[in-house]
Amino acid sequence: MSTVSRREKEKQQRRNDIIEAAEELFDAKGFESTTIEEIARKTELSKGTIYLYFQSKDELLLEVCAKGIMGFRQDLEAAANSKRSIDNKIKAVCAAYIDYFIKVPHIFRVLHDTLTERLRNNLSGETMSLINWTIVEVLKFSSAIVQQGIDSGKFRSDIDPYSFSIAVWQMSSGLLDLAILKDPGIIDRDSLEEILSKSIDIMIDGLKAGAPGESRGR
Amino acid sequence: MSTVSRREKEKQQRRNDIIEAAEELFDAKGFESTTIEEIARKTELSKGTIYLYFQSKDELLLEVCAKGIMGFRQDLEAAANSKRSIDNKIKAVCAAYIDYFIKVPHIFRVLHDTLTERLRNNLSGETMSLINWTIVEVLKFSSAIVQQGIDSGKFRSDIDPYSFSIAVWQMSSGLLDLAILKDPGIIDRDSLEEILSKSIDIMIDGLKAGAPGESRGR
Amino acid sequence: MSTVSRREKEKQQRRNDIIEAAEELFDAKGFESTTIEEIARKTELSKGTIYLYFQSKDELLLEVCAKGIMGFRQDLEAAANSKRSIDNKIKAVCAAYIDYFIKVPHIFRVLHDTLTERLRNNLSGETMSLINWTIVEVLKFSSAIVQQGIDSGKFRSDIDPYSFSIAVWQMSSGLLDLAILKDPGIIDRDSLEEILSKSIDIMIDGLKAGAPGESRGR
Amino acid sequence: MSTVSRREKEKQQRRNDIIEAAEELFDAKGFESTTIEEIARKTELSKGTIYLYFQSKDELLLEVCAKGIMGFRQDLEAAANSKRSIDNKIKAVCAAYIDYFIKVPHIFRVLHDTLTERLRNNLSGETMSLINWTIVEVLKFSSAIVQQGIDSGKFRSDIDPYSFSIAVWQMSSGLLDLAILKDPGIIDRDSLEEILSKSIDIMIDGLKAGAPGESRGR
DNA sequence: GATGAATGAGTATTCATTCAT
DNA sequence: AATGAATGAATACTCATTCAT
Repeated sequence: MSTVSRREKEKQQRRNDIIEAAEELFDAKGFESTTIEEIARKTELSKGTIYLYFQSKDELLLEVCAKGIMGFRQDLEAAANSKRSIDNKIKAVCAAYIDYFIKVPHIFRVLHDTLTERLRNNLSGETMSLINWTIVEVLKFSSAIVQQGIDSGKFRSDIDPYSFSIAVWQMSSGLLDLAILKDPGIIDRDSLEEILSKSIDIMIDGLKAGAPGESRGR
Repeated sequence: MSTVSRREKEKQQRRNDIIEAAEELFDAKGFESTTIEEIARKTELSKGTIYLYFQSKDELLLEVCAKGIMGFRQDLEAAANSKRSIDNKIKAVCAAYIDYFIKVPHIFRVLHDTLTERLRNNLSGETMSLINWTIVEVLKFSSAIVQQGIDSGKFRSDIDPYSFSIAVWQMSSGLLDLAILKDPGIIDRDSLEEILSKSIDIMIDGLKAGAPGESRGR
Repeated sequence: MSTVSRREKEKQQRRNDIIEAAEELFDAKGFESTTIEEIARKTELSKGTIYLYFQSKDELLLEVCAKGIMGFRQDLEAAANSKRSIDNKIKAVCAAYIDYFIKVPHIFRVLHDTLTERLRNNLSGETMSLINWTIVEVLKFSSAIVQQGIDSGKFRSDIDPYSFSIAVWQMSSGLLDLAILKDPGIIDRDSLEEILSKSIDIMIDGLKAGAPGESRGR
Repeated sequence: MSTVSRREKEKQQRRNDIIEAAEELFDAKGFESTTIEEIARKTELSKGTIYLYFQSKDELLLEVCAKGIMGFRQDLEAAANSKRSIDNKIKAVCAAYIDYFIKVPHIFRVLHDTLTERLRNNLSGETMSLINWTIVEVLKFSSAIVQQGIDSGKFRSDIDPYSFSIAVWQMSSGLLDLAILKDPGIIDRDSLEEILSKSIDIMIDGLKAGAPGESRGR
């Protein structure tokens, strides 16, 4: 049994190695421009072996995306569940999002590419479902927080929390996108956090403006 | 002369046909996955003829991008120069951006793809320069408007107008991106404008919060 | 009639222009690598017009070769007919050959290429016949001179004049070939004439060695 | 190990098959007019497989040339090193040259083509370097022999051995060239050796004429 | 006669995928 | 399980030739 399980582990390990190699290459060169040959070389396996673990190049992309999304949700929940003021919760969620992907820009870019319609054609609906489902989960999370703010009277009530979450998400993603360009011509990685945090501040202030419970002069 | 000018016109027409076909295909399938053969078939021309009008597939992409950018800047300037309150100017600029690209989602996506790093590698700097230059121009425009707001005391002064513009731009682009997915799973095209306009409202309110000229109790 | 003849002349002129352009391009880039487009550009005519004067690219090569051979025969006969010693006649013929082609290396190379089997496949038998016929004529010429030398007892009689002529011809061509390489790595154009003349001397001396009428010690 | 070595051998075999097929086709149709498709068909492999063994069509030509040159040098050295009179050494070297290439006319023609300027443009310097280097080596060899003749007083001293070698080389090549035309219009393969040997005789006699050690009245 | 736009067969090269060992 | 040799369909691009104007 020990033998079997070692084998099993090795297999898992190899699977992971391949996914990681693919991750980096898809990011660096794009999905289309990455060849199986390159993935094989990077993992020091043969081309044939790749096909022992994955049925096709497309399936590899699916796995890369899936893996990228998994870990991310945990960070997000942790940030949202920490006991803080609502303001801070929102900021924490954004920060978690940014922090996660700034560490693995590859994954961010691959996911972003995948979400983009162009790739959708090449992919099984399975991948898309997984990605979409996760996105929606995250948005529900954020919406709930905003709703709390509204319920408590801290935030104005004339907004749709879900829509607001989408807007913040897109702003964050967009800024992240710019920051992780290899040759950042527009904003650099360092100013990203500042711009983002400032922007979130502004949006939160905007949320408070006109709130029923807004305390004068504050 | 009539003959010459007719020919010239037909040539221009053909050129445009090719660009339009490329536009749609690049959008639908991505640049890499689009073949010259497909462009030829779509225009009912032969492969060779495409090369009579464009030197390479890359040049074709350049033209698609260039064309996409041209008209857009005019709309933007018009929106910014219209006499309105600062709030409305900002909203008008965003609306112009959205309105333009919602009409030509292909172009938006191609431009977005092109800006994306992966493609940057494959492209002559020319394309990138044109796109970058336009982006920076637009951002300067928007920054100037925000600066006016700060100078007049309407907006808080602890923000960087350029950074703020970037944030708004990314938010808008992101929302646009979602809205023009062929199979929009997250937001639909109709609610886009509402979400965006609401979000801009919130941001503007946020900008005003804490502004020196803010009348207490507002 | 004047009009007709002018037209006729212009036509001839154009024909010649095309041949000359082709000549230079076939030489510079080889037959295969030269495009009709390039010939058209060089003559400032359109591609279609080239086909008004020549049925195909192959026919153009035929004409280039034919023209190259024409003028050459005259020089050769003149050299052979001049009244000189037999030694000098042989030298004069070689010199005429070299002088002619050193002036028009293009033609030499095109002819050489054409004689070479590889191109023969592409050509109508007509071209080959013309070229072969001229070569044989020239060789007969030279042979006759050598024969005179044998008959007069100046040259040894154990040789075949025709074969000898071929050998001298090939030696000359080979040296010429080396000398007109654009980037001559083996011999330069200046030393060509010296090497050749020295070699001819040696061969003539060899011809005399053992000749019946050889005067001792001379 | 047996398996590995068999595989290795098969690979070498395949490599050789491809080179041989290329050799014959390059000879029959010229480099430019030969397609990879044809080489594949002739070897009963697929186009893709050709590229498994050679990076490009150019590299294939390089190998064809390289292979052609290798064996040849050995024959040449053997001929030159055999103990014989100087006259016979010179004859032996020429004969070795002729004998080698008469067996592999393909290679001779491919090498000749490659040396030809037109091709020089398309090729990596590597091929040219190898060919040039070998040519120069061979010429040095021959020159040394002639020099021995001069030093020993058998040959006249007013000649440059290197130049003389070039002349003999070109004569030999030229004759060879004619002899191996598929449809030899000028000399046939059988008479080649006679013509060449006679010509060399004449040249050697010419070399002796006027030599210091020439016994009068000989 | 002259043009040049249009054609489409042809070329080198790449790469996902298969399969015998 | 792992390999890597073989495949062949696909792709960007070229060019001799035709033909409507």
